[in-house]
Amino acid sequence: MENLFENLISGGGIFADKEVLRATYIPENLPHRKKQISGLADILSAALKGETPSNVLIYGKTGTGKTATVKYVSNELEEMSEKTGSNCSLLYINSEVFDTQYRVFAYLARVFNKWVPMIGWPTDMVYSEFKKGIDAKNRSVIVILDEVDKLASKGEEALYNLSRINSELNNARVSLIGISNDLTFTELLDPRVKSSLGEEEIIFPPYNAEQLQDILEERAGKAFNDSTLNEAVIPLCAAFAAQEHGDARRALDLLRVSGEIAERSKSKKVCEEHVRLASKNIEKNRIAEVVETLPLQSKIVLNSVLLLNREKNKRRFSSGEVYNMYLRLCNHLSVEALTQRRVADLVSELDILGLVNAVVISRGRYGRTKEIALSVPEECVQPVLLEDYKLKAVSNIRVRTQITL
DNA sequence: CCTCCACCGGAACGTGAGGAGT
DNA sequence: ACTCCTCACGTTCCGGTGGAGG
Repeated sequence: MENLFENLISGGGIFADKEVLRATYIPENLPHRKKQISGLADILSAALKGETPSNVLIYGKTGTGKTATVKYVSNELEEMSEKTGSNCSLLYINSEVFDTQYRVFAYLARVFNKWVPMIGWPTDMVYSEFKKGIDAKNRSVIVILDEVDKLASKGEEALYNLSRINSELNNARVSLIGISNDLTFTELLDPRVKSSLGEEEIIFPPYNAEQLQDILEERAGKAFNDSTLNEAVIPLCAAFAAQEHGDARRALDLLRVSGEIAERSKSKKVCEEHVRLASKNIEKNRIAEVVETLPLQSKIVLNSVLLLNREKNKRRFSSGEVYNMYLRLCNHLSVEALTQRRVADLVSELDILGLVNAVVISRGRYGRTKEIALSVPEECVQPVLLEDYKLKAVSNIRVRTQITL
């Protein structure tokens, strides 16, 4: 009896190693990041000489290679540190996970063999445990704070304490690398933290289409089997992603999904049409995800626009119309309705998310209003909205109103 | 040119959840 | 374990407004 998965793993033969296309993969060659790599290495090399490296702030939008670059440089540094015997280690902390002062220090203390419960202790006690732990030996520690902007709001204290910790240590040396994709986040910071954290700054600009092409080619060589890629595929992926702010992660996703689609359709090669399909697919998923994570009230507002869209034979609606429909939906759902003022704000949020399009216009005698229209295909939104058990009940509303109209 | 519609959008305030401080 | 503080979410109140119709 043939194994169920036999066909599935042998089938296609387009990919040699799909993992290479994942964002978590760290390539040994990062095209177009020579300057940033050597800049960072230059700063961190102080640690190998037993000095304290400057703190570094790294800026760049998503998919510009920040994390990959930092991880690459850390690996190299640790390797060198082992060779030369300088006691130098790097700690990677994702600030989205460890998002309060307590969590950061509790985690750090644990790394240095100090047992601390994840909740319950006073924060300063955890902090001093961490200090004791780290100061036990003569060493350099470089703490990498990925997505520091997340810490800036809830855990600014953590940043402040970390940045001045060196003055309280006798043996160990600590430096910080902050990675942020928000270019303006230092403006929210305490000036003392700002100046200390940003001793050095490295900027990661978005990639343009040519650079994305190089990156894709670099990885495609390993990820795909020979001659399974149509010539136009990589340039097309690069072009699509370049339109979307030069995000390399997007470009890699697009290439991977294109390959998967080609494989599933039993094609021997990845062609342009697969890329186009993949692009649509990814976009649809993106919208679905955004809609899914919307709070209930926003979903109801969005659903109101959706319902108006099919009942009337026009595409744009005044705030009044949307609000009335919204009230009816709330009534059917036994959900407490928000005020018109609040709904106006929700509409603006949906506008920013790109789900609806809202423009203020004046209709003279007939008042001044926002014209609201759905700006994504109905079929992307509707199935996701109906997944909400509460909104399921609303699908009946349509039938009823259609009869009465 | 003036009016007045139907809403816009700023400001001040209330409230509950949850982290920080003690 | 307790209170204090902050922040997101909502509400109330209200001054402001572009332009069709008189």
